[in-house]
Amino acid sequence: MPRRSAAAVAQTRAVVTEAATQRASVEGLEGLTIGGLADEVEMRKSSVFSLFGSKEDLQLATLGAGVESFRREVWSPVADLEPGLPRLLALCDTWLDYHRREVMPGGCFLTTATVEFDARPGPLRDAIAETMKRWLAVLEREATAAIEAGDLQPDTNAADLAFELNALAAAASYGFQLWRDPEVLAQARRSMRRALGADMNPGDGGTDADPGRPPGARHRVRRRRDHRRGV
Amino acid sequence: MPRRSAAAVAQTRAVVTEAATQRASVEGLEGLTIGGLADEVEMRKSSVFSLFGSKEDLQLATLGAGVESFRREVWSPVADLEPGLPRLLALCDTWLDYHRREVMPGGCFLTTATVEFDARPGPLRDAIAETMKRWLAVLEREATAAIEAGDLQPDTNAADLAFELNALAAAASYGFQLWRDPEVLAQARRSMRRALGADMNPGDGGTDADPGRPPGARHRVRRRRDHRRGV
DNA sequence: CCTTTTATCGGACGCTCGTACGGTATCATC
DNA sequence: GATGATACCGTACGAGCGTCCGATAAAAGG
Repeated sequence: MPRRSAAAVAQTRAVVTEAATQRASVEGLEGLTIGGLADEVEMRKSSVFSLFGSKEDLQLATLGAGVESFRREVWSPVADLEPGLPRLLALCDTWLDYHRREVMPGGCFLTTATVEFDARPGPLRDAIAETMKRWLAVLEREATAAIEAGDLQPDTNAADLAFELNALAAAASYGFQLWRDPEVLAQARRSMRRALGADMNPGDGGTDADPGRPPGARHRVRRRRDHRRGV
Repeated sequence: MPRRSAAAVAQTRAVVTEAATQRASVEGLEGLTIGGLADEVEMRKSSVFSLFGSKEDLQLATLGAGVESFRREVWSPVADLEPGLPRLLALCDTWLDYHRREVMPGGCFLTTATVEFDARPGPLRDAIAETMKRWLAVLEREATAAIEAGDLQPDTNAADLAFELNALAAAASYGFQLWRDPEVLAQARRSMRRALGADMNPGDGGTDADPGRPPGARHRVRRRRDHRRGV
């Protein structure tokens, strides 16, 4: 009794993995249960299982869906902007907004997965490490563009900046979840702006949680020293 | 057949919770199993269970033991230093060293627990939130002392600085675990130094992973702008 | 020395988990 | 419209889980 047209297995899988990302953002990828997931999408346990063949494959597929969601919600809105500082600034806002809107009810899916599997060797950790590496490379590329455009101090370490932005976004996610206080997001936004040397940037429709930012403050490139080897 | 003197229940609990912190840093507090823990400390499942009465109480006790370990390994070594910037700088180093030495085989216990329970209401989350709040308050108090001593820019936002340091330390933990690359720790150290406006501070026995820091570089207080409300 | 307390053990329970396999109704195709 | 493929279901299994309880033996106390 299939309710959908034939060859719809990919679509069914998508339905399941989407529900799984929501669930895993709260309970973790290991906390996923095939039975619970089946209830949520109104299928039988055996059906969901046979869609993936094993729990690990379900987790891998869920990771993929989570990454896709992140790309859609965070990166896509800024993809068309000019590379470099403008896109980086906008990216920080869509990023924090992704947390504020609770697209994932348990906070950033990737952060949860990273901390959950960082010390457990296996295909899951490999996939997560690869994903995080790619994301940090995106941030670094963007930072490099900003440096070359003269929007950041020329001695800025792009990799360090990427590391910082990622650390701040992750902390915003679990801090916001832990205390359910939007001030955490405002805090993260200020810290990101500071890391980007643009902490007095005028309001541009970013996180609503940030109260009373002065509307007319000027943009100002701030100095930022690199880690110098042997200088 | 008790092997220890009477009233040794507290000590036995300590043995179990210590093993539990190690295990939980890898598998998470929810990933703890009473049977597995019993095997590790060479007891029977029913014995371990009766020590705590429920898995949740075991988790709470484990959290307490993890906090105690953190205090012992990270805070104690710097407790006698002068409050303010000197202690903050030393603290960052013991903190990162705590990760590098892998005192917890799965990385920072508190970070793991935070991300695991940030979206799951209950006694565990409450206890974790309280713990994190206290730790951030310690960092903020230290930052405030540094500001009042004139070692940081007077308009530094102490709470933001505490948030940043904590975010960087956490990212160092899971990044180091994920890639098993000490460069992550060096990256975190540079970022922490930068956040503290002391990114050219001379080497002081901190993380070994940081290569080639210039030995004679000068300390220099860096400018750092606060978030200004309506100025 | 006998009794009470205490710490641990052995065994069992009900439940949920991932996994497996055969059945069944629908769809695509000739 | 018979046939084969497809997507889902029903049921079952063995293992592992947290939890409970009665037994047991060492320690403590009189």
